[in-house]
Amino acid sequence: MSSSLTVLEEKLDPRAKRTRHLILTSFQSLLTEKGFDAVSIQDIANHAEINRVTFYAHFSDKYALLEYAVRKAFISEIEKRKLDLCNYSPENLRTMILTVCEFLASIHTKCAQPHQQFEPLVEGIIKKQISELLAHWLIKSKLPTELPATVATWAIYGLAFHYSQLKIRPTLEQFVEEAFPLVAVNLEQFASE
Amino acid sequence: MSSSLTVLEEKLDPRAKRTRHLILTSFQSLLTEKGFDAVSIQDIANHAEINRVTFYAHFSDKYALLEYAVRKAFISEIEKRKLDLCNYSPENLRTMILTVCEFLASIHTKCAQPHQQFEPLVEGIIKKQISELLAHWLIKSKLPTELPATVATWAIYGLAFHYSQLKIRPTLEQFVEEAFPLVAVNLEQFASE
DNA sequence: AAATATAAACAACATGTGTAGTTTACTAGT
DNA sequence: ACTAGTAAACTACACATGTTGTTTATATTT
Repeated sequence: MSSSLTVLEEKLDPRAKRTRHLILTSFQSLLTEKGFDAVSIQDIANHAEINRVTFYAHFSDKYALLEYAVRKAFISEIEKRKLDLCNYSPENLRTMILTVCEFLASIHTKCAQPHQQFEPLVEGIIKKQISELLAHWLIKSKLPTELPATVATWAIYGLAFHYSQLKIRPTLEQFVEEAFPLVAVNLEQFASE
Repeated sequence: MSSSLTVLEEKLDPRAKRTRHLILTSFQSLLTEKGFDAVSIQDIANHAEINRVTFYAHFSDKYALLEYAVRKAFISEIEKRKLDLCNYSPENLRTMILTVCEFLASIHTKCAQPHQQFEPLVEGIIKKQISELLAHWLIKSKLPTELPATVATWAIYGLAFHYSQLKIRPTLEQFVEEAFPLVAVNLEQFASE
């Protein structure tokens, strides 16, 4: 968890950096405007003012671009709160739940038309990050962590997703207050280590 | 939950029934052989010995077919164990966890190459069924059920998915013994109603 | 500044998906 | 048995995706 920069960003020629940035910002703009499903590679290329084929020098497909964009954004949120530099505690768990809720609510707002294949992909990306973070938090534990961490990962994501889909939302703080015990219950043993 | 037959299957002309059946069995066969991503609509049509365009009279796309196939199979498993005809109890919860584990393990075995876009779709389909079943089980409860049911849905699916991905698997019974308390802990209050 | 390396543009092409209209074959009703 | 309705085959087409090879433009090295 020490370095969030990917291979994608190391020692890049300035042209490639520029192009990648154009692709990313165009994608984000079109996502907001049209929704994931309606955005084509040609749309992205037009908006970024690059040749369509150039897209494939950077990303294998639209899904790879989504993964990159979402991961980058989420890791940024994790790092902003220093969640990657701490251990398990109820307070850190609460912050993580809150972060995921905020993130998903923001995605829900920003994406014009949630589509069948968009949300599951976002889920996969975020759950992987949550899972790695929990594994990191619990690394020193002498107790078996695998199943509790698995359940916690899915529960956190499930709750946050539920929150993001609510038509009438309670305040985030209120929601997290109710959600927290449902997750924390399976992680209690790790708080007293 | 009383009727699992969909609109798709009511008052169908025999030709359409035949064609649908051909599509479904061809799909299942190709899924096993090539994996979801590698199967094209033309492949399915060839295997089923129908015209490719005819496919679209029945399913909007490959994903719609997957949803139909997986839902049908899963509902069949639920009905086999009469899980749709009971209420919440720890024993029924245990059976549900076991059923989902078995189902996902079988999918994992049957599908030649799990692909990025396949598993998330399966997940969406199965979670929806779990969620509806839990809602049905807890319908008479006077306590708030929404968040505990949400967490339980995701936890059940998460555990079953985890089990299906294990390279070295414990026995299913053993796994369910360990998994059960992690799910049941949030549903205890409903068992004593 | 010139030479070399590399990213991006360009052109051409193959493949799969999805739509629309017409004709043929099968089913249901009389 | 005949008629009307409907499912499937057929044809043609548009569109998006992804690959390949060549040329042009930009960045780095000498």
